[in-house]
Amino acid sequence: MKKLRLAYFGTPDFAVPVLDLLHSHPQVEVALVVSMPDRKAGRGQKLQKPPVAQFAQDNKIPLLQTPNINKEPEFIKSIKDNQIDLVVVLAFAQFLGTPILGAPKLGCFNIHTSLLPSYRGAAPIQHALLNGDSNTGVSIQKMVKKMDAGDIVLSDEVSISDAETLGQLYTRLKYQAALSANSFIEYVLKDNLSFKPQDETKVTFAPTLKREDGLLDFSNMRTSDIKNKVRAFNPWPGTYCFLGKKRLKVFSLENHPKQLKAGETCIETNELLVGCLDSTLRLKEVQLEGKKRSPDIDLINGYKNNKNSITINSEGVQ
RNA sequence: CGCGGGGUGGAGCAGUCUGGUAGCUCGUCGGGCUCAUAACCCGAAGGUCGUAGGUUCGAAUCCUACCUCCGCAA
Repeated sequence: MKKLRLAYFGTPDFAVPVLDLLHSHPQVEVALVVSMPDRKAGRGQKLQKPPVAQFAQDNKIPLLQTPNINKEPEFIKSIKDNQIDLVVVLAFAQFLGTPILGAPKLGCFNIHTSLLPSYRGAAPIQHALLNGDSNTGVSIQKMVKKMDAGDIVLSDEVSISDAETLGQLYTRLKYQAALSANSFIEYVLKDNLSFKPQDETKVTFAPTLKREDGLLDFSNMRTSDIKNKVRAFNPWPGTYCFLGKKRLKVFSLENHPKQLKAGETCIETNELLVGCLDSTLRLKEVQLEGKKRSPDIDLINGYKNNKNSITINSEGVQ
């Protein structure tokens, strides 16, 4: 039986398990991998290769790294010439134009981490958590020019637990994506794909989150919103407020019965409490700029007799 | 060579500018008080002040190099 020839477009670690599965699938040949260019990253600005590109290199799969796939006409032509059956896209971070969408025989398919038509866009997992949803999923859609708007060929649901953080859900979906991709390949091999149009009346969007979006404004937010934000931003990009002028990252919270005004800070029995719009939260695990991540009691201990100077705010002022 | 902040008893910090053998909060251990306690009181143990070298009569403190942790930025 002839192998399915496909090209894989992806960039971060999230996209590696699916590539791994496809690469080791007996009836699939990953003929090409496309990824973003190496870029300077991390403290010290060292050049780093995207995980997907690294995988391709390690497994000797032909690799193209480009900042804009649409400006690679020769590559698009080679997809046709090399008789690529389909293109699979996951977390590629680039928009695909019409020429490339029509290049492979069966089309381009995108693995998206939400139950489409909900949360089209770059940050579906984060937004599901931000909204306190109890479930999400993995969808595979046949790509069209409009972002994440193609017909759905597969949709697997995943539940979200109450306290689950982005990091935990991200990891679960990373492997669910590989399972879903496996099902998808079975359908393709049996020529048994069904295409279900998206209900345009139910579309919602999940725009990219910026680092500044992680700001916790206790004076103007409800405890449930704060808690959802903290788990949606943990571990990246992280939520923060300020202790005086210094940035204070917040990793976990819990409700506290004490009554405080919105935005008011209080140290009580070695707990760091902050009032929100509707009730009070304890900042259970925090990290002060330049310091290690620690429980609130450790932060308080460091201020010894000067506990009154611990004032949380959202603007970086004294 | 992207910018910046740290490394001091088990934990978190002060002391560094203006060198003179180390202090605070918490924890641990012992004792006391209490019906009782995560509360309170008394006492104790525990530190080559990240590493190496230099300056000095004398370095946690000044100088140099290195290791290491972290915030910003991408």
